[in-house]
Amino acid sequence: MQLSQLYTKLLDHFGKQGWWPAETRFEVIVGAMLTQRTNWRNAELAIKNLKDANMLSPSKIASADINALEQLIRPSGFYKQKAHRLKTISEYIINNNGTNKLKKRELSGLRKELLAIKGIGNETADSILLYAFGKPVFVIDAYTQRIFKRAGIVAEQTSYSKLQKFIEEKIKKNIRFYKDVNFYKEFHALIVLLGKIYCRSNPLCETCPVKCKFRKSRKKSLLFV
DNA sequence: AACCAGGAGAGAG
DNA sequence: CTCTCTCATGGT
Repeated sequence: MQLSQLYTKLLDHFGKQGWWPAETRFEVIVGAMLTQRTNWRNAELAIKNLKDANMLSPSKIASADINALEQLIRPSGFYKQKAHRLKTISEYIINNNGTNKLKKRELSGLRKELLAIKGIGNETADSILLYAFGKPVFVIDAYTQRIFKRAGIVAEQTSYSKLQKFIEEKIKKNIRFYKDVNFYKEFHALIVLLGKIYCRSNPLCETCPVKCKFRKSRKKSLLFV
């Protein structure tokens, strides 16, 4: 299956997602951090607590009492590390004169700086770049790896950066609107949606709208294929 | 490279 | 109610 076919199929089936309805860039960044190794529902609970406590700004978090911050974000799990990481990121944003200034920065330099922050790995960095700063990057996650492999877009799973490079090259060659950030946003959102609904168990896999070549697989669990 | 860092929710009993 | 399973990334 071609990359563009997959996108078309997903878009036809699910429609536009309009992902990450956050009120501010900072909220997107906080969400990206808090959803690490936790489902979005729990991350949302933590964000709501921060909002209700009027704490959802870099300066508030940077100056917050660490124990209070921990309690607010507790629903997202790993709250001690995450509280510390939120402070680190908030300080980084403050030192760089805010998220609007950061948005103006060039992609690869900004990406390197984000990755240098403890608590930001590839996926979180790219989620922030795409959804908070509107940079055209293709976010890779576990669903992406799995779906692309099953759809035959890639042969085997590789490292994050190799797969990303491969996909981004393909996009530039084959997708007409590759400069449109919304394409990257929508594609990733659609992949996650598909993964959540259809790629978790065998019965569901068989009813998947993307009729990939592993559709009729008889394995007990396809979760880690 | 294998392992560890919680908490929430759902399902079984 | 308690036990067990699922969810899902980054640092070491």
